[in-house]
Amino acid sequence: MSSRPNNKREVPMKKLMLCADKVIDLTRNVNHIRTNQKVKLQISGNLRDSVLVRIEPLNSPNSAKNNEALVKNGTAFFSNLRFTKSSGRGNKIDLKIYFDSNPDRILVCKKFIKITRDGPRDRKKKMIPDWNSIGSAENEAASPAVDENSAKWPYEKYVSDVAEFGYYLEYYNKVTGPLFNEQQLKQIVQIWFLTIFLFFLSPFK
DNA sequence: CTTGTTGTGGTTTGTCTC
DNA sequence: GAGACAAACCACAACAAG
Repeated sequence: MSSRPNNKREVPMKKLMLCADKVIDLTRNVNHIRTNQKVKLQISGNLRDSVLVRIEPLNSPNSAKNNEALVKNGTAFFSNLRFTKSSGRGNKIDLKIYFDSNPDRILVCKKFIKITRDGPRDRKKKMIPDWNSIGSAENEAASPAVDENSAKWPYEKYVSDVAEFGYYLEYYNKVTGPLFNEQQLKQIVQIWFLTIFLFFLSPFK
């Protein structure tokens, strides 16, 4: 068994925003965790202080721990949320959010996160060695080990940032009125798609 | 020392391609 | 249907914190 790094892998905080009766996930790039792994979750929006917020997976109730929080300064913060059941191969859980207010409110966040026993893992090394590369420093330099996650990261983060910008734009358009006219919005969308298309052609993807 | 968390190898299962 | 590959589960070792 190889030695293990000291730095623990902490899941980035999940952020949900309530917009009317919709739940907007601002952190869709955080989409896979291990069962019983600690997750921080922040739910913000038009919430009254001191309201109790309880969350649980829609399909497997009672499989969440530390799943209650009080609203403070308009935000409910779950600092040690854990899910004990996996969501199944390729599936994500739907999150039910229960507000203990008067009247009670229940909202659902679709496809909140994927939960497996292992969580996200690097691809396994092949058991059959590549004899051409053994003991060859030249080969190692020519084809350095690529961390799949870090290679994928810039694109996923970019898409996530664009999505986040879109959500905020929609929110502010509702709250403060349109920030852009139709022609300007069309131009923005065209630039998004052009940039993503160019990214696919670039050597960085 | 005990308990909880995290990383990893072995194995099984699902999906895709031919 | 067979084979390849990815994604998942299981078990266990290594580490950190109390």
